[in-house]
Amino acid sequence: MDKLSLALKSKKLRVTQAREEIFHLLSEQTKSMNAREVYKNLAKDSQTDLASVYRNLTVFEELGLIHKFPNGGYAICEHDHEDSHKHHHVHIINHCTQCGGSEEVSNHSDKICRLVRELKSFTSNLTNVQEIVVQGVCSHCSKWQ
Amino acid sequence: MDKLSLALKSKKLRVTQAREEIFHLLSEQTKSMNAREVYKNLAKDSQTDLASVYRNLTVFEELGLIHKFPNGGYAICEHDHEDSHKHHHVHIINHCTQCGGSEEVSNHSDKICRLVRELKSFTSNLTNVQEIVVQGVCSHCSKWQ
DNA sequence: GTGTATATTGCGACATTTTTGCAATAGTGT
DNA sequence: ACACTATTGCAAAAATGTCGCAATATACAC
Repeated sequence: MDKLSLALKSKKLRVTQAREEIFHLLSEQTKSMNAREVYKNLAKDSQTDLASVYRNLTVFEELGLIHKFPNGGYAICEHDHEDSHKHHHVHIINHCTQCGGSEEVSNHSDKICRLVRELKSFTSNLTNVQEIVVQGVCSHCSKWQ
Repeated sequence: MDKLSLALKSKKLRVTQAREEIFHLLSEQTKSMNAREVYKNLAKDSQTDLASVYRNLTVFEELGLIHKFPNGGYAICEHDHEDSHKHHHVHIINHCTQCGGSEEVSNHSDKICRLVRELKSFTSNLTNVQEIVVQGVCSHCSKWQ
């Protein structure tokens, strides 16, 4: 039995097609997605409604299966690898100084871990690093420079 | 002349009542506020419209007077963003997950330099790191944990 | 001060995003 | 296969954010 089904059944919630679609979609992402992005990326023939996407993202979050970021994005929680470092799913968001857009910097988890340790060394109370926002030039704009 | 007036005049923008109200309100906050919160906390007899709050928060952000957080909150930037020294002054801002307040992490420039190099190693186009926003627990809240 | 140019405003209308009520549907355990 | 009810799609409503425009307020020159 997969992680989703286990978590749902443990709370007497049902394993539905909408939930499997949404969770599976999130599972194959490297970036976080907000509700609308999830909805738009469902299979063309999916019957799942946007309202159900919102409701189920909330359910998944309450189950601890996904994390909601301050910018409204959601991503699968991958606590499996390292229990001691359960907050290493850090998102690095680059706000482009050229076009004003923002994109997520691909998460090289080993490097991210080192970065977070570095950050934490600056202050004792920085306990939960979730998101790092930097300003640079996005990949699209850099192609035209 | 105060910081707001200076910044506005340097860009040939006008010092208006709405701008002074909004900036003054933000100045006395320890927490970040979003546009709606700013609007609701203006003086009861203020004529300032919500649309003007949105517009002026954007203006302030473009002037580098305030910072916009990924969750839509705004807070005064405590330290100057002098154009000539941008690359030397990286600000690390900690957005508290407990109280919503924000504080600047003290800048240990040698550590910051290492951190920026680390960040840049993630992507070739992250050329201009100005500000790093993280989420943690602020120094005030951590005293009561 | 007075006058002029125009950036800014409040207002209403519109667009977008998120939530909710409800009857129909689809999982679940027996 | 049945009954129970959590869940869904849909539509409507709330909440949030944006825009156009005529009226106004600000800055500046004289």
